[in-house]
Amino acid sequence: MPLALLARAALFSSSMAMPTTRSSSSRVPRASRAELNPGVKEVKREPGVSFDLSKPEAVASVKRKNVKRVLEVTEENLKKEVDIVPAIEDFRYGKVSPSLIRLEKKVRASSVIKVGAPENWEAILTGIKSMRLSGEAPVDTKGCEKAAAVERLSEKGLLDPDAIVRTDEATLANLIKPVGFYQRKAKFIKEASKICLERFGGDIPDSLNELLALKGVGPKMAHLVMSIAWKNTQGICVDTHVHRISNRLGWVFREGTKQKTTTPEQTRMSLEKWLPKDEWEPINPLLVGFGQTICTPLRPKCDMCGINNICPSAFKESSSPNPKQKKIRPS
DNA sequence: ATCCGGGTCG
DNA sequence: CGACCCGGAT
Repeated sequence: MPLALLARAALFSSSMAMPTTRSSSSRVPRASRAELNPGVKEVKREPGVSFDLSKPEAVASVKRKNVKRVLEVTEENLKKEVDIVPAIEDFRYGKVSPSLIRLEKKVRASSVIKVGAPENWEAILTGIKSMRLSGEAPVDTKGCEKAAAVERLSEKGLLDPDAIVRTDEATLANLIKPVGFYQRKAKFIKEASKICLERFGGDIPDSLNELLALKGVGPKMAHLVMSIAWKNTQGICVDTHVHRISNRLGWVFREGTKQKTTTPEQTRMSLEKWLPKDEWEPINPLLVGFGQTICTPLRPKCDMCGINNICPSAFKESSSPNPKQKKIRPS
């Protein structure tokens, strides 16, 4: 099964399409955070505290009331019950449907936070989750199985390594034309399929390093695939949205400085230092959708943003950039 | 009409 | 850091 995912992954590594999981089967048993991150100091918080809803940071806490119930959430309901915000787990791939969202309030273990985390990060996440509930971001509806290129491959039975290696590159390339860089990707997919057949029994490798060894698979896709295909999150999948938004929020810094990060890998490492591991996987679809709709690369819609009161970058770049005077270079 | 962005490789 | 491609924004 995960092979199809790899093909898709390779295909879409630089497009907006994102893989979605079909089954939400069992989860990998998780170790305690202390075990996972030895050396990271932890602080206990008192549960069951109530807060003023008018304050953004309170919203997160109210959400944590340990009420267990199942409800249907519509946009209308949302307005009535500010209280209904899904746990971040519910933003895992495929779990958020566009108009109607089923969610289960869970008893969460978010009473433990790491030292070094930005003060308001939980409130920020909660605010973003609220904005994401409409499910109108492309990432919610244009999952990879709906993408034209994948459908075309699928019709030809080409989501399969044996079939792929027997197909010539030009044919492959033509089929995946809808995606960018299709010629390179056709080549990569063929090469990867061959390796998968020879060394991994026709499946994709299940380790980060083996994935990274495949041409065309970089950190972003490798971490995504480990999370989604193997349900074994090894790191945060940092794409351009996670990178940009993390910096706008002041969540990440270059090692030993308080400067913004300049590469996705810096962002990943910086984020992983404080973001609880439970959130590593869902943070990607959450921020991607947010980045596609509100916190856009240029002219972010800060006036539409529910956390513009606590975002350090709010309205900082909303106005059209001062048309810097064109430098006329003396010839 | 042009330009820019995006993940990865070389 | 350019090349790969094309969609989308300007």
